[in-house]
Amino acid sequence: MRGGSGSLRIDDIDQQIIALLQEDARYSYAEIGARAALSAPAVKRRVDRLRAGKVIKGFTAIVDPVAIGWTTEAFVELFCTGRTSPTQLSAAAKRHPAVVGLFTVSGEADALVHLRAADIAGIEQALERLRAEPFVTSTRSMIVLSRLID
Amino acid sequence: MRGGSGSLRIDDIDQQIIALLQEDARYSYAEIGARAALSAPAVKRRVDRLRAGKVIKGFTAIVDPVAIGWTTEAFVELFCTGRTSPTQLSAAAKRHPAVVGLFTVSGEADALVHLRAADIAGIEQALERLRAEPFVTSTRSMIVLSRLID
DNA sequence: ATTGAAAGTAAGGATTA
DNA sequence: TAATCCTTACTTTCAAT
Repeated sequence: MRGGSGSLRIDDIDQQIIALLQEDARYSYAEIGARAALSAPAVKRRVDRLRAGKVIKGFTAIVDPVAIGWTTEAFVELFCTGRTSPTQLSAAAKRHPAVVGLFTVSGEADALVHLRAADIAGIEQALERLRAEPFVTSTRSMIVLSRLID
Repeated sequence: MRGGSGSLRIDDIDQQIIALLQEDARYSYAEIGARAALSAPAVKRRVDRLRAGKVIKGFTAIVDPVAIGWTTEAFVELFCTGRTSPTQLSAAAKRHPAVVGLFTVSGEADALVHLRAADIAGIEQALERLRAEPFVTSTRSMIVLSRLID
């Protein structure tokens, strides 16, 4: 696991810092320190270490997709030809901007794709392109009617 | 649409600010302003407005789940009794900490649940609890073998 | 002319490094 | 501890009435 995130020792204080940053990534180091009983510089050192160790991959804004025009999503089960590698899958997925999630799975299907688009037409287009991939033998789609939790 | 995010007008500069904050939620207002051709206070005002309008729901750290001990996930298709309301579904889901995503869907299943746990045992336990819900008639599980994109 | 929305400037107090 | 950043109040600009 060289260079990976598994090589880092994470203690309770790290856990606490991570939890706070997940709650609000814009908390100041001083504020985090106040809750974790640490000085601001000490918090920064730990956060830097967690980022360097890829435990924290970054910080992002949680945006309402509907508000910026991405109103439609779907989950698509992918059935693939005999030997389709994960590498092959993710390379294909990265060519399609509508793909926001991709997982290989156990069960009937080989992979599960999470799609997001401006409208049904966008989902349809992405689906057509996915089905055109040489390794895809068939698909089964679930259009998301409402997002209850995410 | 009172109070909702749909009532807010979002122009190109807002889009740019949102994109930058999605890229790194800890960019300073000054840095965002430099790229969006705005002063720092002007950026702050727009961000405050976007947050108040729920377009930006918050800021969070992107954490490697494996690094903090959440190594296993699954997607579970839920088949429910005749009239199961979304409200009922999400109320039930909130009782189960392993549920990280929940969607009502079109297709064979009524809902799709995204589970995350420390190990297979945790997934199994969450699944048992879900199946014990009175409105659940049956389930179909996909264990995630590898997360390629998310 | 006047109002309202939105941007810039400047200053202090807090945070970062 | 020095430099940077956040925040607030005040001023300016511009468009619409």
